[in-house]
Amino acid sequence: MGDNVQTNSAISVDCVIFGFDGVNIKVLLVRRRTADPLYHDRELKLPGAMIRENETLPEAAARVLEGSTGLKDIYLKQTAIFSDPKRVDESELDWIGKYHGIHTVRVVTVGYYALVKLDQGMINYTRRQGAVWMNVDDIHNLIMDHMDILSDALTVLQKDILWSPIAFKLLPKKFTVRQLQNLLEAVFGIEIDNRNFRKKLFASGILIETGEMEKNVSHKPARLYTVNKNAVGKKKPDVVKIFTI
Amino acid sequence: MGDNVQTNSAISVDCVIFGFDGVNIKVLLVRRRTADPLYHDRELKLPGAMIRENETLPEAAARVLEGSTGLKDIYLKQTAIFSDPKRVDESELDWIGKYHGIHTVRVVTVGYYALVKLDQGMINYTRRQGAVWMNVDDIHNLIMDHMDILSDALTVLQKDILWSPIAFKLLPKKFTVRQLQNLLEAVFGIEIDNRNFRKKLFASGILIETGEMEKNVSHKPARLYTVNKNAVGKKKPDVVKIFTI
DNA sequence: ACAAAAGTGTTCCTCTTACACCCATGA
DNA sequence: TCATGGGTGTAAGAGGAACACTTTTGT
Repeated sequence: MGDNVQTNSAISVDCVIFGFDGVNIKVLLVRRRTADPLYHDRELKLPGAMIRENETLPEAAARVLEGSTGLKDIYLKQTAIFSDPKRVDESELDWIGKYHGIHTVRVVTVGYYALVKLDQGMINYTRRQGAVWMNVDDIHNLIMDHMDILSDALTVLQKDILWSPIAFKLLPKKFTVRQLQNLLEAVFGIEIDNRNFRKKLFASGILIETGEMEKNVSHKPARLYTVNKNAVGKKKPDVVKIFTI
Repeated sequence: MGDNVQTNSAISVDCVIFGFDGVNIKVLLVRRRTADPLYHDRELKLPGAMIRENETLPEAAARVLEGSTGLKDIYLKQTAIFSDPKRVDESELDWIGKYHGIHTVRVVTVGYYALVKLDQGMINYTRRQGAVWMNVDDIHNLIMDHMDILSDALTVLQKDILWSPIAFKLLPKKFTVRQLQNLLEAVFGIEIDNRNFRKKLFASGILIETGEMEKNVSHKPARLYTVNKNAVGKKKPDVVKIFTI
């Protein structure tokens, strides 16, 4: 023992930032930046960063998130670690060496996912950063193993979303039942019976009527609701199902 | 960017190896070994190791598992990463420096859990290694943050065990319905109605009768079953519930 | 004979599912 | 007035929960 031990791993975090536009699940992607503008341009990736000294991984992920979206105190969940010694190939290490100024034979990355409210302010902010919100179904090519990190995050989101009240983090503060239904349909790629969904949803006590209605829609306006955080808190999170679909 | 980046993290894996003795869930613990026998003796920890160059994390975890139990090809699942820069304090780093011969300001560890069949051969093997199987409920003090790693692994096991057929990895090849029930009761700390449990279990088609019976028990001998791997494989794992309790 | 665990059915009730029409609004 | 999505109830079936006695073995 004591031999052969790896001590110069670099550790990074990569964030899968999910948003919901009312119909589709979107993911925030950035283009790889480089010191040499002729080198490796145009390639899409997940926002990420190397961890700093005296920084925990959640802190690093929060830093990435704030850099991409301007938001603090956002829900962030670790998904998995990607540790294949070959996950970053020679040319990638070369890029990392040039861009980050560090030399390492290996980069281990930790995946996180975040859920953000995709309002107009957010879209404007991220556009100014040069980042893009893409439909999750339309993303096919990302650098390195970022597709794996994305797929993994989506799988974890599917597991989580029925068991803790995180769905509401993707919706505006006041939302309609249909928005929530569309969200779950998008996450799982299924259709949900609207009448049965409403029945179970209202029975669960998780929604509070605001008394307000949608405005400027060319159909019967829907009621707006907020989350009843008490209803959720009293049941043990992650043990009791929040939604039944 | 490029500043302040941590490049000399050491990465380790720590394995929570679960076994089941028919009544209780057990975890394999080892004592901290040290170059200086007067220094830091007697302290219990999870089996773990630093990762080596050109080794993935799952490979490192498999190596730890083989070292502790002699087993290869065992189910291993990543739980979480523990990255607090302070998780390993000065005296711990000192010990790591002495024992592993490496110097680092930080050790990030990745938790894994494994499920093994706790037969007499296994107990003998681990005893020869100086390792101990403790009831999970009786474990209160482990070094560093190993209690956190253990708690986390148990939580993940609870989430997994109803949704994929991993429970059978803790049981002998041929087992009784009661053993399976005891296992689930132990994992969740609940009581299960035996008649209802049998009804659902047999309806699921997951068990195959071997035609054999228990022997040398001072009561009506129970039938022995094996797993019907086909019944499981056809449903999507992790999407369909394996057990309902 | 006795102790100890195996094995077995029924009833009640809750939850899930399938399904179709009228309503309120903006254009 | 038309197009669009909002909002509502019922009936049939499946699945979950509660519950007690007989059987088989070793001692």
